[in-house]
Amino acid sequence: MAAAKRLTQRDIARLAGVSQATVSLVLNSADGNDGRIPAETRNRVNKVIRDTGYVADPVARRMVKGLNRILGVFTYEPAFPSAQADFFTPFLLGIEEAAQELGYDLLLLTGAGTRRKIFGDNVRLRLADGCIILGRQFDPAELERLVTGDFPFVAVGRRDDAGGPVPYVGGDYAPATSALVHRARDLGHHRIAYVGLNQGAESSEDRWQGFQDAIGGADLVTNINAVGRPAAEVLDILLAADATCVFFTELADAIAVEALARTRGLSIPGDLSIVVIGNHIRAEQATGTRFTSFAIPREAMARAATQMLVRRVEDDAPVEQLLLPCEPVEGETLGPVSTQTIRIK
Amino acid sequence: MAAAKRLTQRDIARLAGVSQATVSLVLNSADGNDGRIPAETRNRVNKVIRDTGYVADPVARRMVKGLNRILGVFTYEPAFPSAQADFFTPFLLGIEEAAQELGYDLLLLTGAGTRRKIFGDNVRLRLADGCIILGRQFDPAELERLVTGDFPFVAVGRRDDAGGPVPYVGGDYAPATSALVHRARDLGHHRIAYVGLNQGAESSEDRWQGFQDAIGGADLVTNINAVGRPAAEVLDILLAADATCVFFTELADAIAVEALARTRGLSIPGDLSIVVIGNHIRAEQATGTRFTSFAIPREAMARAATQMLVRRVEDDAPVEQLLLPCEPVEGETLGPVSTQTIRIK
DNA sequence: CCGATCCGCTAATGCGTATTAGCAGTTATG
DNA sequence: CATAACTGCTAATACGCATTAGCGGATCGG
Repeated sequence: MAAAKRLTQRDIARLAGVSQATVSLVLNSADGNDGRIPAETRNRVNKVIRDTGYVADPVARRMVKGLNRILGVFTYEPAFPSAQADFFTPFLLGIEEAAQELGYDLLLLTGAGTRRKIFGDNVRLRLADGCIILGRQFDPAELERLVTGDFPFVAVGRRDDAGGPVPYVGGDYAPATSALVHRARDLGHHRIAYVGLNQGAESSEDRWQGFQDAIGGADLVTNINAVGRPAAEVLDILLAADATCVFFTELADAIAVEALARTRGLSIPGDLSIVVIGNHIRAEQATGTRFTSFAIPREAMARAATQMLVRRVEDDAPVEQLLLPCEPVEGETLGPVSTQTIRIK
Repeated sequence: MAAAKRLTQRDIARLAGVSQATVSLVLNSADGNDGRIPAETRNRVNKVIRDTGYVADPVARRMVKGLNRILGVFTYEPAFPSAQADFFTPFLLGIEEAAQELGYDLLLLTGAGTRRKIFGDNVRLRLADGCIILGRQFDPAELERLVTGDFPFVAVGRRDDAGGPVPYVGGDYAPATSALVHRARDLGHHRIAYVGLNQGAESSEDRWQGFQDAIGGADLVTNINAVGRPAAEVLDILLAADATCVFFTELADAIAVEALARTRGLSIPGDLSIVVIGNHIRAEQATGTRFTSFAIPREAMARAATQMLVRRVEDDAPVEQLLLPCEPVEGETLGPVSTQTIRIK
């Protein structure tokens, strides 16, 4: 089993009694279109190929052709480790589906060690014809380099310009958030709180923007600009502010606060309405509570991004930017303001 | 943006006033080990490289080196689609972790259309240095071709010989199953049922083998050699056979039967003990019941398989076959035989 | 019967890199 | 002072394939 040397076209040629060029021609002229190679020879060569199980080395092929039918997938955070699994899985699902339909394979870039950078010493990325970039936070410098470079890529998630427009497919968070705010106001909520970052990642800014667009300034009673804070702290602040409805950007925060609120005897949404701005589908299943929210079409985003990337790779299509609508999720945590709510501070 | 021609070493060489070979030497001689290139020249070349942002084309690199630091991952079933996601995710997680540690990227083969075959017209697989094969069912012919071929691969899950020993990393289901049977017998169970396939895939056979090894022939009261049968049918058969304990190979079947049994007023494990032979970790979280079972170390299997594959790729290591132990999971569905059980048929 | 055309195939070349042999100039060695 | 050894670099080559130019023979047209 000592690494039997790989078969090459030269080997096939020798076995079939022809030249390497002929083998290549047989392989590449779609079944008699040229007519240059007569059926007899073609069959002889094909037989040898079948018998030996020869396949052309895609690397050498790529050397001369330029394309590989491989799409790179770069994630700033490791793709699978459990903490992130739920976040990335739907994206990968969509990418895989679309790639399969389009006849592409996927090159998953694992990132060298801890520091995940696209431009490292080993830019193995270039083996792919183009790449999809996933991740909440992008290194702006790298993004700019990508934008100004000639390597086709598409980001999943909206991105601000970085030395030029960034091709992306994102979720349209702002109007989806606005819709939820309107819904809350229609239900009588006038003391609304916001818990989550409102700057940094584009996705955070979009949510915040949509929130601001829809809410009257007087209605925002408190704004906890953080994620992952202890539920007790958050809940205390909300109660102190007399909020009747709270918007969370992070599902995890919402879950924690909701659980705590219930143990304290508050009813949801009777005493406090909760809205989550964007959901993880999986998480919904795990917890008992179905939060009022909007659905982020992760799979569709990934599919669209993949298709967009292929357009860029194959047709050198211009930069596109696409935001997919996020459908509202009814849920059971947003209700009308209770008029007889009595709170004991 | 009309595909600006890529920089090559020749371009760098011209800019730095040296030859292409010198550029390559600067890039590949680990920082002055050779001493052949003086610092002055080295710096000049490096400056040009930095200024231009040049990176070596990995394809050309691979042409000459032979290795790619890419591992293929072939799944007979599509890897991500939701039905399979829970099955494949832990494997992918482990593979990704190990690959990252070892400095390899992952090539996910999407398989052409519905028929997933390793040897198709387009065996882009060869781009990888080796590959990992996932899936419950293998095409024996393809497996044999892999075994007799020269392309390094490792299967996840034990495989019978196919024209030679198959390198694999599997879960050691037989002894783990035996242990559970012994545990059931120690608790007084002498009327045990088995629900699940006992042939076909190796994993099924191993479970069945372990079951048979540990059980006295007289104790197996019924054997439903099927999966996915309606819970009512299965439960009726179990009750008719007076089983006090039932082993399921499929968690889904166990869940269905357990739920039905409870609605019929049976207590688990009071009236009927349930054992699941091998668990999906995720599924455990989703359902309320924690089944007595053993843990399949999917992630560890995938890691080990990846490491084994790299050994084969880099050191041309001989075929190894490795079975990882499956730790028992206590759960709450296996209890002592109730002596006062009264059953009304 | 000779030039033109076509057929079936092959030699040669290039893709971008790594690597080896080796050249010219300099320094050390006997 | 001649030879050897070393230094700093370059020309040449190979990797496996796709592609082009073109060669020898056969067929055709006139």
